Amino acid sequence: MRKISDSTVRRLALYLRFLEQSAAQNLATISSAELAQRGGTTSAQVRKDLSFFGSFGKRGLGYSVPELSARIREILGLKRTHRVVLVGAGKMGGALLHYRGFRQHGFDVVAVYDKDPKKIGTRSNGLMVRDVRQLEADLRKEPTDIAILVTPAEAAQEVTDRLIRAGVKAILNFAPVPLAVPSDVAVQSVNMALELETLSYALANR
Amino acid sequence: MRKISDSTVRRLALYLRFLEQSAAQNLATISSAELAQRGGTTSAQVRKDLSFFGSFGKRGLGYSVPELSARIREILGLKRTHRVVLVGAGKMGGALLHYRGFRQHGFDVVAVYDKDPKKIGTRSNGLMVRDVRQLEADLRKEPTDIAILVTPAEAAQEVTDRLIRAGVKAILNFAPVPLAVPSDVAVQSVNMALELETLSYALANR
DNA sequence: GTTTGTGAAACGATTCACAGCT
DNA sequence: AGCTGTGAATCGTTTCACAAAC
Repeated sequence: MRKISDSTVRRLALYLRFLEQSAAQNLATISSAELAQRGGTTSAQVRKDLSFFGSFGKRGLGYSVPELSARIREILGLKRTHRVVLVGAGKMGGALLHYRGFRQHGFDVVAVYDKDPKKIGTRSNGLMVRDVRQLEADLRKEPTDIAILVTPAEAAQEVTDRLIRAGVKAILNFAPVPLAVPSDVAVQSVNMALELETLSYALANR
Repeated sequence: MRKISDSTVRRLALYLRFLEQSAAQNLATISSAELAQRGGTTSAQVRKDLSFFGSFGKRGLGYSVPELSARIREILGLKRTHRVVLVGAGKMGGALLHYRGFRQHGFDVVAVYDKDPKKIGTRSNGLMVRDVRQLEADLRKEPTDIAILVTPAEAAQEVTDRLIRAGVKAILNFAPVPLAVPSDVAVQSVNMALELETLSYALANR
C-alpha cells in the first residue's frame, strides 16, 4: 500500500471522533466542509485524506455518517478490540489504567507489569501488578501487540527490548527518552516536558 | 521573526536533551552528526534547524556543548522558570503533579484547581486543591501564562475560556477534545486514545 | 582533513479549481 | 444546484552538495 502520512492518519482518527458524535445526534450525512471545520482543517484536505483509501461520498450530498465511520474504523484497524499491556505501575501508569478512553475506543488493558517487588502483587483497577520478568512467558500464552510504556527513563530501553522479544509490535511511550526499535515495530512517544517546551517557545516568540 | 516550523522547535528541544546528557559526561563539543544520530534525524537537518537562529558552530570542530545548550535554552525561552497551573485533580492530574520532569525542566506547578467540592481543600504533593472559580482572582494576583488542562472532555472548553479570561497564553491539553482559543493562545494537545489509534493503523498496514 | 552553513534540488503535503455525479 | 474526487499548482520541509572556515 502507498505510504500514507502520519498527519493523514491522525486526521482520520479525528474525523472518526466527529462522525461518532454526529451519529449520536442521529445525523445521516455530513459534508467534507463540516468534517473539516470540527477538525480545524479544510474541506479539500478532508477529501484528499479520504481519497487515498477510496471514494466514500456521494456528489451533491456528502458522506453517509455510518458508512464513513465504518470505513475509517476499517482503515485504522479498529474493527476489533486490541489487547494492550501496560508496563510501569507508578502514579502515571495507575492513572492511565483508570483512563476510560482506552476501553471506549476498543483498547483493553489486560495486564500491568512492574519490577518493584513492593508493587508486584498489589491490585489496581481490577488488575494485579505482575513481575515484569513474566512478560515473555505471559505473552507467549496470550499474544498482545500493543504496549504502553510508563517506566522511568532509565528502564525504558531495557523494557522495550523485553517487549519486542515478547512479540509486541507497537509501543505508546511515555518515558522521556527515544526508544531504539526494529523497523517493524511502531512507536508513538508522548514527551510531556517537551510539549511544555514547545509552548515556552510559542510564548517567547509572540 | 520568520515562521519556524513546529517540527524544528520540537527537534531543538530534543537536541537540548542530548546536549544536557553530553554536558553531564563533560563533553566539550558535539558535531551535528552526533546530535542527529541521537535524535533520529540527519546532520543536515540539525544544521538547517540551527541556521534559522544563527550560526553557533565552528567549522571543522562542531558545537560547544555549553554554548549551544545556552543558545537553545534562549531560543526556547527556557532561561527562566515558568509558573504553571494545573486544572483537574483527578487521577491523571495527580500523576502529572508528581511528575518530576516538569520541575526538572523549569516548569513549576504552582496551583491545582478542580470544581468537585469533594476534591477542593484536599492536598496533593504539597499543594491544596483550589476551587476552579478562584482561577481568575488568583491569576490576577499572580499572573501565570501556562496551564495544564486535565479535565473530562465535557468541562474542557468551559475551563479553557476561564483560563483565557485569566490571561493564560499557553495550554497543554490532555482532555480528548479540540479546544477553541484565540489566535494569540498556544495549545498543545495530547490525545492518548488517538495515539493508540495511529498505532492500530500501523499494525493493520504492515 | 573535518565539519559547518547554506543555496539549490528534490520531495512531500496542502490548497486550488473544476469536471463529473447525484 | 450542490458536493465530491482529483489532477495541477503552490507551498513548505528535507536532503544534497559544496564552498568556506578551522
